[in-house]
Amino acid sequence: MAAESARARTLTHADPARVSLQTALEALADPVRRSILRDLAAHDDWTRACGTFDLPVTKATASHHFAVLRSAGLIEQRDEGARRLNRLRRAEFDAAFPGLLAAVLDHAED
Amino acid sequence: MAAESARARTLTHADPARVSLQTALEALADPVRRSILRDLAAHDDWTRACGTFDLPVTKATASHHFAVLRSAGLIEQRDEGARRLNRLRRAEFDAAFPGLLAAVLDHAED
DNA sequence: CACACTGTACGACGAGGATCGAACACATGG
DNA sequence: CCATGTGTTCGATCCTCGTCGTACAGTGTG
Repeated sequence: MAAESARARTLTHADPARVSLQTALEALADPVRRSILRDLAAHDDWTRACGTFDLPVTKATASHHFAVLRSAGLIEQRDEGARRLNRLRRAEFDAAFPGLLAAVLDHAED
Repeated sequence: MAAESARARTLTHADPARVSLQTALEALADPVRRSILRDLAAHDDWTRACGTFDLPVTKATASHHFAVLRSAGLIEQRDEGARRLNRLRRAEFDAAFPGLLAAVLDHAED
């Protein structure tokens, strides 16, 4: 009987393979979201909770950005107690959009 | 003496090397603009005038999109009589954003 | 010159999205 | 149980951007 927590029900992940290029590019075209992705790329999977990112926005806005990244198939999230841990879906996203993530994350500026 | 035509004065090209990743991604995150780029990629340089593209927008809007692509260092334009010819700046843009253009243009859908 | 054609400039409009504050849900530790 | 910490949701606001119609500027042709 499942017993998914009410919390987890808000966690809808998009399959990167079914994400449109439009959605992917829109998700990547925001500096706050790119900073989240860079941060994730620089750390091990499941080691960064949403609140541990140093972002120039309130937590409400940050929550919005995490949702957008989830909908674009760029990140995966998992609840660990009161915290929500994150993982960059590098391999899956690369399979759907070869070279795109590397082109964005490997860029020096921005 | 120069004698640049008044027409050509409206042609300000951005150097791809000085374009920010933000600007590049914003330019790429529009379906009409991507369709222009795909069209250019499929034809020889300087063979396509602005009016020869089959776009789902009016010419005023199309003109705006060409200006955005120019500002992002993605295309180069040259006046040929009454027409304005276009060229995809593939090499220069690739040097500034390695892999980005390929990732976008080589994608099947969109 | 008059006319057609190509493309830009300008002003206006509407939709979408980034942002915030406040309220809420859940987990955890005293 | 109460307080604290984490994160989401909701409504409101603001502002950018895509879009259009119209007017305009050059070019070329009859």
